Amino acid sequence: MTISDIAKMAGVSSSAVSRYLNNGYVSAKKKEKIKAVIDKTGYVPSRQARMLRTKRTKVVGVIIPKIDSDSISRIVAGISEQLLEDDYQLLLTNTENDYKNELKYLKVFRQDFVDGVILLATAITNEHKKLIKSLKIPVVAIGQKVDFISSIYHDDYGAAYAMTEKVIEKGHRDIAFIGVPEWDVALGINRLNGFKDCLKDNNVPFHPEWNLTGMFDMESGFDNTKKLMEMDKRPEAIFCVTDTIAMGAIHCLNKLQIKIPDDVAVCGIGNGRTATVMEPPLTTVDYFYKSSGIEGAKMLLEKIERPKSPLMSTMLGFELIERESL
Amino acid sequence: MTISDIAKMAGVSSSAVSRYLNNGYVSAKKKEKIKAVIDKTGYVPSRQARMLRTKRTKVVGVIIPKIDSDSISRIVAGISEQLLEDDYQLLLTNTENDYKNELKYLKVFRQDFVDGVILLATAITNEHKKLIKSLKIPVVAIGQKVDFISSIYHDDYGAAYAMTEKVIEKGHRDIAFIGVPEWDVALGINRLNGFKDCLKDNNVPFHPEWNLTGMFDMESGFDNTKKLMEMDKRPEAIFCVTDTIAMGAIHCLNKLQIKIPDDVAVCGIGNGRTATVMEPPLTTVDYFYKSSGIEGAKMLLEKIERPKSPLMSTMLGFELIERESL
DNA sequence: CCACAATATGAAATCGTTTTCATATTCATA
DNA sequence: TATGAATATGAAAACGATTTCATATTGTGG
Repeated sequence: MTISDIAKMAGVSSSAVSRYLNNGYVSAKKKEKIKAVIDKTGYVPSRQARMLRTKRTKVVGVIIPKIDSDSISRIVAGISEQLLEDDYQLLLTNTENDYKNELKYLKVFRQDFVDGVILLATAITNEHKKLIKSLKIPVVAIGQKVDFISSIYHDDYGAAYAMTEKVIEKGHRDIAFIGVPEWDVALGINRLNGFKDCLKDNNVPFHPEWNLTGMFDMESGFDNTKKLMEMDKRPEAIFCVTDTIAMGAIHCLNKLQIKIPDDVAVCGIGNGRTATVMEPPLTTVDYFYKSSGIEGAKMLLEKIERPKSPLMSTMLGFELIERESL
Repeated sequence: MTISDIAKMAGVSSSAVSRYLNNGYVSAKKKEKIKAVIDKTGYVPSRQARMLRTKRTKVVGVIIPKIDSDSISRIVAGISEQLLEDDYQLLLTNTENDYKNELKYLKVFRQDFVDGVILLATAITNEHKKLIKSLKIPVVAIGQKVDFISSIYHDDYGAAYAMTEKVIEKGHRDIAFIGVPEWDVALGINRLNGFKDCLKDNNVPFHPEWNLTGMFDMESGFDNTKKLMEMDKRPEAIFCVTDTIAMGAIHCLNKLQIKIPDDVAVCGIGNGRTATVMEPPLTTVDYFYKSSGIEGAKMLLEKIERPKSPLMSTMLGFELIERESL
């Protein structure tokens, strides 16, 4: 079934059918005829032919480092929801945390296969920058503030600051920090700075020997907590830069029979779905991940529809969620 | 940059360039020339034009009920990994647990936009069947055994049976079951049957009043456990049909200060990532979700390459993981 | 009722590939 | 060295839509 088959059956030209499909000038009489034929045949225009001609695919590429992560899957859920609404489709590419794959997919997208790209990157290198600038399609970043493209990100500094304030408020002064490498600016630098600045503003000493760094997984939380607990002087509270790390930390403390929060308090950031069922439930901050996905998608779609629309960055707020681990 | 630009620059016909790109007959001399021009210009053939001509997109559609779920995101991770390897791309559609969206996406895919579909459905209705049969592209199901298409699924019956055996082995005879509705055949029927049959084979009574049903979330685990604990006679063990439910159950018992596993034992199925950090760590069965994603993708790709290849169903095994909740 | 804009129409060009077709050249084998 | 198969080549058709172009018809305000 092609457009000209339909045209023939309806006794009109294929231009007329095309115009019918795209709301162009068609007389009421013809509209009716065409509609009848299409209804009868169940004709659906070929997407590829349309793509070739219009240069638009109605597909958005999404590059993520890892699908099986709580925060990322929630962001993707948000993106997906918004795209569904606007009749776009979601092409997912998973870099498996491999930085090279990120560049690879950006290159794939350089070919005109998607109308825009959403990048959930942990680090934006110069290579990224060059590549992105070479794309003819809009790119939006989620989770990191990027200066040369529109982005939507979380108030990492503010959240860490607020959480630290809460820790201090609870009476703790010996506070350890389990973080991640600096190449992840949002988590590795901004959150750490929020923590440090808050300590300083409250005249609470910062202990470099309690400032540990690891990967993004539960093991890091477990291992680093163990390290902390083996030290001559133990901290009274552990600030974990993510919930995943905090979950590892809590598990470790439980195993060592150290009471939470009485002996050692723990907090995280991100409000992972399972944070509530930890023993004790984890005090953390909620980041509205799904919303950031929705907003990111909206931002991109706007950029696709109106390429001239200005670059912008939106920072999403957060909400401190007090449970029992602090 | 089009293929004929390249052809002109290399002093050959566009057919030659096309053949070069598709490993057709091209003399060594021309190959060299063409390669030089392509390298210099960075030419990449238009995907849409190629699609239009070849009727193949190198894209696989994946329909999932929900992205932010542990098991599903792991399956998707597996699919993604395999597709990456074979140079296919992944078009993700999220039905948000809405059955109508599932049908809607199948219809979208009926248009020739993807080369194949992987369906992670919880229930296959007659409507599904009809729609799937009307597709001209192969469909593979993951997670449920489906008789009219290739599928890859887990040994739900066997896993539940084995786990129940383990529960009995631990000396429990009063065993409750928190399940899900029957429209999910794998979880709602097969696992329940494995449980029941094992009880029968071991002469352990089945208590209908302890057989509760809820949704797939932690709340169901929490609420139903609470219900069980408020009964006149409490069970000694709770068999949760998923880890998510088990996590809710453990949380509830902890809150009620009921000792696990001494007062009440708990087990789940699925080996969710966070099962290990529960207090106590959850005894469960591992399902190799990622592998099922990989195998499912392989199955589909095979079907795409060789449409005549036979229908087949693969059942993946499981591994019982003993931790401390049982 | 004239002029000019808005609406309506189909033929043909176009998007950028792959594939078919017709033909030419090379290669191996009898 | 004759012959058929394998290799090589470019012109042109094909894929299935949208868009341009040229032209016809209708509507509207003065």
